[in-house]
Amino acid sequence: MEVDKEDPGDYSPAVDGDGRTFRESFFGFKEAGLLGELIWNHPSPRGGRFIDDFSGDFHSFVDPPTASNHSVSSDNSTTACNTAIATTDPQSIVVKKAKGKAQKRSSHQPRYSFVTESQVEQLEDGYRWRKYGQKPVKNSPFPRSYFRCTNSSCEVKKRVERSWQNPSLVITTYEGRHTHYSQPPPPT
DNA sequence: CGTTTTTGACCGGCGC
DNA sequence: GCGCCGGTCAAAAACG
Repeated sequence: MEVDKEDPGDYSPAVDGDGRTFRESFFGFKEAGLLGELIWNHPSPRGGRFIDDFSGDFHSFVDPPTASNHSVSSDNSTTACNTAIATTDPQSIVVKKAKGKAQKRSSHQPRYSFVTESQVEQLEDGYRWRKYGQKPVKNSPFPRSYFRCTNSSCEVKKRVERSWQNPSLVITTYEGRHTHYSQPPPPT
């Protein structure tokens, strides 16, 4: 289906008014952003290798070929990966800015997506999350999980799913901003 | 025993 | 108006 019919032009560079990257702002504070950075670069099985910011046409990752007319060569499963890496240029990193005019959708907060290579889907990002839903993705063998920040009145949401093309890639999407510092979960 | 996960039900938007 | 679909709720199970 038309996953997101929002105007393709409704994107913005990944830097907000304060000069923070969206990665930082989505994690609330720069400290938290640094924490996430450290974790992402850490190749432990609990974390995952950070591949790239990926907030633009990330549906080429998500949408199965039947629902997406992106010309994806079936024998080249790295097409999407190349696409993601191609956006490494900070200027080309875009984030959906579902604000502005038509807010027809149920008041979408700003989103931020990125791709990691990981075996586990629960990536350690410095925040505690409570899972509140899981739905199968149409025409995809992998489900999509929905999380919410466990902190008091923080309503940041997060969704996690695997690439239908490359099962080793995990796509994480944050929605909204944290209103607090990160609270790393206690070491198990 | 408090918190989190699981899982089907439910809901609102949208296309037909 | 109906049905599909993505997203959320909530009750009960699972977990520590």
